[in-house]
Amino acid sequence: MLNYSTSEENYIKAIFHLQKQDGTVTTNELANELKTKPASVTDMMKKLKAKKLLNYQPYQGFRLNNDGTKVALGIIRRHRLWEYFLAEKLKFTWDEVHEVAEDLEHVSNKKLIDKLDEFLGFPRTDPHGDPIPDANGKIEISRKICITELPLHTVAIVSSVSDQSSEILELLEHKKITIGTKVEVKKKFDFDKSMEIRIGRQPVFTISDRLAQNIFVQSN
Amino acid sequence: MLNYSTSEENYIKAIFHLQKQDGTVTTNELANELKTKPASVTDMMKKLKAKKLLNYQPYQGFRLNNDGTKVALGIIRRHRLWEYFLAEKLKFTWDEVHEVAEDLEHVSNKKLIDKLDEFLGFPRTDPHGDPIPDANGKIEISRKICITELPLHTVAIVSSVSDQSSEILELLEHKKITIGTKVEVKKKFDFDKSMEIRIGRQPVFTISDRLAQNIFVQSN
DNA sequence: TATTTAATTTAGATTTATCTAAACCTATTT
DNA sequence: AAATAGGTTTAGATAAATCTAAATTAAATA
Repeated sequence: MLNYSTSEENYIKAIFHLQKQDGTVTTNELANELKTKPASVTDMMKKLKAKKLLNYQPYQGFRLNNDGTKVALGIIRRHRLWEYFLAEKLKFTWDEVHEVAEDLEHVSNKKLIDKLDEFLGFPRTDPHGDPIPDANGKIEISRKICITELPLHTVAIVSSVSDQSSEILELLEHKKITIGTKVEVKKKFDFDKSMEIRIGRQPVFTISDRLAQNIFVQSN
Repeated sequence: MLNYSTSEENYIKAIFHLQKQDGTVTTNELANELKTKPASVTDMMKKLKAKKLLNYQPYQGFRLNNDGTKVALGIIRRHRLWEYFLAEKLKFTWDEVHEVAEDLEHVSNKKLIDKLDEFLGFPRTDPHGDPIPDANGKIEISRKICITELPLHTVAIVSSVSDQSSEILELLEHKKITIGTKVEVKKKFDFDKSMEIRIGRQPVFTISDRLAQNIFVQSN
């Protein structure tokens, strides 16, 4: 497996996250995501195309090919394993792990990562509930849906939270909404889109639409 | 604390290791150590001087000042903590840790390193027996001497090994010479400078001068 | 279909870290 | 003191990653 620069890796990872399913990614989307300028994106797309990691025709957007996807999954594997390590072993809080993992993920020594994986007991998800690709790049396709889409009276498992600010963390901790706990929607109010939910064995309580938008569950 | 590029950090670390005690470091020494060219060294020295990390007058060699030394100790702290982590937790062998730590050491998040230190139980030396600076940059001055300098019949502790090749590792493992074990020199032969030593509770045996040159002990 | 707008690409410049080759110092030797 | 040999620095180039500003293209609108 070849090595890629930190910058190339950041582009590859961002494309992976943006392209989702069938769509292609545009120059502006990517520039926005990476806080850089469209011209810089075009330059890098030429480079990654030359390295045969993506499909790209000028003005037509781009999309990782098989090789590019493999590289992306390697980066994501490293990122999520480090996140797990930071939260589980070093006792970082949930909202702190992402930033540190952004740096650690670029240390790309296969043996290091595979041994880390083993040391951690081959965790299947990171602290935000996102699946960790295995050593071969296989990743579980998560059946995650937003809790706003969960039908009434259907039990599901809280699996991740999209926002990663410390503000949301504070609120989730206070309400004891943690990844892995069971949840059921008891009632939805059309007026403000708030909902009443039951988490674990707690009594039913209300959450705002704003919060609900950020909670994802595994319906199985 | 400011941040420095990977390249700057490598120069700072190399100067720290080369300058030892009173001496200054020369352009060629550093170029050789870093496998780069003298011209590149001069460029970087100007840069580090501008950043007030070292004393440097053209043609007169250079030496880290107080601030530069602090930066160097921070890098060495990170390096050695990661080495300890790799050996102790991920079960890397002795000769493998250095290379991986060379990459990890450049992730400079103070909280990460301090939490790693705590997780590891505040180890005082890395797997090669070299002391780990604490969070304030304090480092134990080790009374390490080469085993060739140890007087006869004086018990000391094997504290480090300078060569880090897998060849020496193989030999040391075979002879059961590990860091932390007691050692005593029983006899020295002038002819080939070989010596008879006792390690731990093993019977006395002979080691070559070549090997002895690489074994360091703490005489206390 | 021609025009306009917005997105995208190109051209040319900048910064960092590196290099080679030439110029320049320092110190030793004659 | 002059010559010379080595080490060191300068000058000028290159590659990677970025930027601004200008040119270009695609798509939407009139």
